[in-house]
Amino acid sequence: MASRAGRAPGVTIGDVAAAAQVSRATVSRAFTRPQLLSQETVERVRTVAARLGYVGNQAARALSTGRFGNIAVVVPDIANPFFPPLVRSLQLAAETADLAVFLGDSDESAEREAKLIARLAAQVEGFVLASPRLSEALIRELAATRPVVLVNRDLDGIPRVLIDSSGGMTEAVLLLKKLGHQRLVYLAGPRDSWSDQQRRETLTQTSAKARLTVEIVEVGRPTYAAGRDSVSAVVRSGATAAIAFDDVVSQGVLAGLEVRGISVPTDFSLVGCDDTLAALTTPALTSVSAGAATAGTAAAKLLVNLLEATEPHTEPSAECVTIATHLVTRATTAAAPKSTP
Amino acid sequence: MASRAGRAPGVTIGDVAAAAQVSRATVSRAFTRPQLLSQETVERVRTVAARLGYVGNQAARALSTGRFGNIAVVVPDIANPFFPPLVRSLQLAAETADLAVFLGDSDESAEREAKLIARLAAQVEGFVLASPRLSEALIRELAATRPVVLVNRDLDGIPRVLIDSSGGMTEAVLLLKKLGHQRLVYLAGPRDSWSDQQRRETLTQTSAKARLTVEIVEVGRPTYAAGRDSVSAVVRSGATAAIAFDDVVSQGVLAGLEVRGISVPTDFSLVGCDDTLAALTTPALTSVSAGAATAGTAAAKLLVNLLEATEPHTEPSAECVTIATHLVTRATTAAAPKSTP
DNA sequence: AAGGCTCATGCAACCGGTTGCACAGCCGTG
DNA sequence: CACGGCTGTGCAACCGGTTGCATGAGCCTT
Repeated sequence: MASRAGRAPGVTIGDVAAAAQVSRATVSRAFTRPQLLSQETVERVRTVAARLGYVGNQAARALSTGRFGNIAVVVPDIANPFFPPLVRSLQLAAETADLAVFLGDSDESAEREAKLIARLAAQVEGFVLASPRLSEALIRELAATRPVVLVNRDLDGIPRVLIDSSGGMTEAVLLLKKLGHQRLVYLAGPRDSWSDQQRRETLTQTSAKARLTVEIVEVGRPTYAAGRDSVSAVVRSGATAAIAFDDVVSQGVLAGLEVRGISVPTDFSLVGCDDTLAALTTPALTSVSAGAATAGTAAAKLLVNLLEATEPHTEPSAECVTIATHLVTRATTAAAPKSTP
Repeated sequence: MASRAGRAPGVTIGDVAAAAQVSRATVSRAFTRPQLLSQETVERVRTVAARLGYVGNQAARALSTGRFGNIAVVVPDIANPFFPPLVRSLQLAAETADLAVFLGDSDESAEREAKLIARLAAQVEGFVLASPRLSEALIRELAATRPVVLVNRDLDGIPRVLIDSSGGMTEAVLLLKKLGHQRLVYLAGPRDSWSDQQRRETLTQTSAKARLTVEIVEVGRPTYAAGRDSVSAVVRSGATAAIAFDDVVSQGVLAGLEVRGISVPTDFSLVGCDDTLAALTTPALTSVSAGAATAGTAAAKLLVNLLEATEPHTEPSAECVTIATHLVTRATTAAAPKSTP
């Protein structure tokens, strides 16, 4: 039972070669280019390899091929319910392409994001940056080096998946208008967030067209607590309805309103975004759908295509996948209260 | 501007060596063992390296040292709100130890879990398996190969972090008893889950002691839909209170109860587990706290220690960190309704 | 029967770091 | 002045795969 020096768990290609009585090259080819070998040899080698429990050393492979078989997905906050479904579907899709997935959580910080990327760059073939907080320049720099797919960030020339909230957002404004609301509040998310910028813009433009006034309250980091704390500003604004950056903020707002005895939707209407928790609240939250899972799958596909196309024809293909949204009306929106004198 | 063949983005150790007029070995040592070199050389090499933008090739390094600087965390379902905080804190802790984190989502399948692990094993130094669905034998086999830390799985001899629900669970039973409930239902989660087994057991034992009857309703995969669909069984049981495997199931149950016009907590009391969404529901859910984030940090620390100790003294140190829980009483628990004849 | 072709396989170099060992230069000591 | 020790650096092998090229066997063709 005495074994080789050390206790390296690794069966190497050399071990397999010896056992199968072929050269190391043949073992390698049995896995990477079986067409080059005789049917019989391939089978024999594979059988022996399986018996010995051979698993190729990824590092060695990466060293000679330059390919790692890894990708990275970077998110600002995995604890934000928007991201888990995205990451999940991404990972499952990557799995079918035999890619392993690094996860980076930047904690909403551009700086940490940059560090993470630098750390991972050395061992991934491509990145999926979800809602990156990074500067455009840095993203472009990275994209010049290796395949990058963005989610919810709109940079021309870089493949991206955009969840276009404008559709659902517009519906929301129109609904509120129809319900008689005249003054809205937008509870804005992180400034670095493309989604926030898009929502902000759509909202102000649509409101202007609909002749509604909209005040913007900065919430900053989109958390439950931040949403709850923003309620005082909401109340001060005199608005009768609010649209929040996302559902997490909405939850906080719901809680804050309840504390103040403001009942939803009788006294106040609220619309969320992303539809991540929407059905789970009470009252059930009216929200703009998002389809994060779809985005994850799309991003993975985009990246896989990019990786595969990296050799054949050097066409960068800056594809842009857009995912449409719509308003899901539930129980937090109702007619505006009679105006108080 | 003509450059080297290909367009390898990589500045290699050779490039730095040439530019600094030293050997490759010296460059290597300037980073890994600066004590061996003269102060001056170290500085010169580092300066040159920085100027060239040298970043060590992780694969090559891994190949010669056998260290990858990567760990993997495997979860059954990242979309389950219990896991994101755990993964998040784990990743942040790993970052400080300069470890990159692979994420694997096994989709609640032991088989997929095994595949993921096999795929990742080749490039990680250690694993954190959160709520693994894998068989004990396979886990032990893996643990024999490399450092493994378990979360919510209790295997003797393997370092693990356990969120001990029994404390909170017992409190829950006692509270319900005090409120006059006599028949309980436990909405059980995945059978492969240690957490479920622990909760199941604690619950039956404590209930027996408290002279309460408890019926078990299998929910299977802990999802909102599954929780909602289990309500018919709950109603059929004739119980006046339920304890659910986790908060997600509880949410579903709340929804299902509402549909049937059963009001909580007047007609029925409900207790969740993990306290992941607890404050966010209406009525706010009474739940057993969990501290997933704490568990994530603890697991990371355990693994880091293990990795560092792997050489010095070969003491396996099968440490077991237990995180206590308690009941957080909110608004879904109240006195049992008058018994109907 | 000889030349040419194809197919299957081996040889050896290479990817980019790390590290044991050798060696050169310098110092201090006896 | 000779010698041992210490310090700083280079040489070259090695980690475990991959791959261009060479080789040899077998078969077909003319």
